Amino acid sequence: MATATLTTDKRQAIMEATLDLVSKHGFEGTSTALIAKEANVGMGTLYRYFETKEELFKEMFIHQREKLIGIIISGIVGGETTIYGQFAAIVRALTTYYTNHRVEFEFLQRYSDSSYMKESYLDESAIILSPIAHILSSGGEDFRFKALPTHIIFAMVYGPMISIIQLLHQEKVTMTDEMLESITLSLWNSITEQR
Amino acid sequence: MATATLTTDKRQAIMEATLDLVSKHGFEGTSTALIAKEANVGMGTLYRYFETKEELFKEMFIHQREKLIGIIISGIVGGETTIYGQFAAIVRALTTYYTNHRVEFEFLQRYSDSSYMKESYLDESAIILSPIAHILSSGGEDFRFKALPTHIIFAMVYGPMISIIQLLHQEKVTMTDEMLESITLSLWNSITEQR
DNA sequence: CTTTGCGGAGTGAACGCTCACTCCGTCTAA
DNA sequence: TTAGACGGAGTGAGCGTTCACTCCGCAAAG
Repeated sequence: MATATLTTDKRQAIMEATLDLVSKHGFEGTSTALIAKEANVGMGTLYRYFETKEELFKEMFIHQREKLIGIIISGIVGGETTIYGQFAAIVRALTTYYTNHRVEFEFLQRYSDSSYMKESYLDESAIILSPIAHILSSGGEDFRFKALPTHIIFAMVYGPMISIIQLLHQEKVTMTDEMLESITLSLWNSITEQR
Repeated sequence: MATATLTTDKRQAIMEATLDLVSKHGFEGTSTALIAKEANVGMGTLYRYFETKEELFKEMFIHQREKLIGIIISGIVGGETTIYGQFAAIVRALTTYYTNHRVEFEFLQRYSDSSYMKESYLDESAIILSPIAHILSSGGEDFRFKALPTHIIFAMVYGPMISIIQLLHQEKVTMTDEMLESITLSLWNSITEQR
């Protein structure tokens, strides 16, 4: 029997339960007792792995944000050779991932808009922007990026994506390949101009 | 001495305190005791005007959303004669208003992503969409709207605006007239195509 | 004009409850 | 045997909400 990572198992069980419950009941409705119960773990164990409830949420947030950044980077270093190809790959990957991982998406959104989010240690956009900034600096082929601050360029892609993923979760719309292609092109056109 | 609206004063003081405190400390960090204190009102008075804390938040939300819809409608029925003119007026009005009314903006955002938000009685987009849908249905001049669901069209304008207003609040960027014009045109181009 | 009675807005200490967090006994593996 | 992982009842603080009471302006009575 594999006992090597028993310690990690409990920790992971707690994190999985947290993700699930926060998505369902929000931060307010999720008590530590409930998390412990859902994770089949005692209260004491929870506080063995996480100093406070807030710390647990913070670690979850950082973990989820790293996944997000990983997806963006995968899109960049994937097979695509053109900048637009990489851009489309990122849009597609994020849409697919967060459509199928609603709890992860909702956790990120909830945390970002909650009072837990301290501006000091979490310069969200700066961290996510670093791979993006790399793209923006690379010389284009037959286009150039609009003369707008990097933050704005990012917001003009990330903003609509968040809204659209929320629509998908609410089942207000269903996404087809053609729609996604059309949206991707629209977003691309909104941040670039033809040379 | 004007004593006509004394009753409303207390109610308004409570709502103003709520807006302020929720923006500062979030829903979780805002206790009814704190609200009452900030509004210079007894605990009992709060419960004379609002059935529960949740009800107070809900009324605040509905009130703020009505303001939002009012701004959109003002943009439509304002002096602008072209569809693009109306579109630009709405974008400008919303940006200006929420840049200068951070607490209102943050309250709306927080509430929308919180567990207070019941999908049942608050079909947010449906209500906000009604004035927008009117624009979309009107025949264009030298353009037509992209063949995408109304919800998506809306999300592609509203999404980036939210993100950009957040950037302005965080003082990551400062908005100039030229930037706003450029952004407005970009958003317009992302939802329309030339005929 | 003055006194008395009354309705209801306003109050805040008190209540019951839930919460995050602690502490110590138990169990397990070496 | 023993160290430390683990469980969960216990704890006190803080929460939303209540309710018995005060206070004030006005109207009717004298």
